[in-house]
Amino acid sequence: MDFYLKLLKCLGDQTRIRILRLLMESKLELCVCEIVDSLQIPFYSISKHIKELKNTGILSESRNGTFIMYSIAKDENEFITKIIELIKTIPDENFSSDITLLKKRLAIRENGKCTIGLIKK
Amino acid sequence: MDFYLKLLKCLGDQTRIRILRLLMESKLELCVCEIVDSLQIPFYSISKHIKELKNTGILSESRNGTFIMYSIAKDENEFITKIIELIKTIPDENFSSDITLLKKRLAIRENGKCTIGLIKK
DNA sequence: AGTATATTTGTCCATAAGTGCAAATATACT
DNA sequence: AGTATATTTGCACTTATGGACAAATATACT
Repeated sequence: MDFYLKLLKCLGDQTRIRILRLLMESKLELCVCEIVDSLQIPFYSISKHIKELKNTGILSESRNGTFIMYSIAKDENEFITKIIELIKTIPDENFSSDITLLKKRLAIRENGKCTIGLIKK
Repeated sequence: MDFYLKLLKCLGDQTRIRILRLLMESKLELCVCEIVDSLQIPFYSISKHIKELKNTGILSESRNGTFIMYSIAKDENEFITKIIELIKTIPDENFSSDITLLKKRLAIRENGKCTIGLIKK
């Protein structure tokens, strides 16, 4: 039950849902600073939430220099697949600001890669 | 986002998952004492968890004398439907004891109705 | 080696959430 | 009205969780 419960507990936080949904919508690997700028939440907070998500197996990680890129794990099991489906049914309007900021942020990429950290303020 | 988040938070507790799964498996309305005897968890604790579940709209309630019967709400919306699907994918083995005790407890019903309170101890 | 940047982690604090017990409520029955 | 039973609720206690800040780590570059 541990695996299932840890995952379900992870879903009970708005920031983590926003992170998951952002990764789902973008369909790209995103680095922490891109997520921070999209969600407008402190980097250390994003980092900790990502850590928890990662611990459940729902996220994949890869490194690009100092940038660590996260995405939804592709080798999902059935439970994780259904969680993704579940999160998809939350209406877009709850994430429209996040998506807008993500698009702005992604426009800064060079050759499809993140090359700059936080642009906030 | 409130509706979705409240529901997701509700899923992050083992007792609540067990209650939901028990109601899903039984396909019957169950009274609190039947749930208590199946899960072997104090009645006041079950009652409080049911209250939270009820607050999200995932449970229906009806009264039969002093017994209050709970079931999964049938007029589910898409989100709730997907939650049910999600919980179904958790392997049976995690709930086998609950189901066994429920069957024993349901055998005591008379004319399909609960007529006795807690039989524990 | 030293600096810069992206990210993680440790600690402290406030608040949320679950548990246990006792008391309160609601209904039925005599 | 008084009793019995099923369920809820209020309160005190403990533990889990998220937020803020500082410090630590990891990588790249010169």
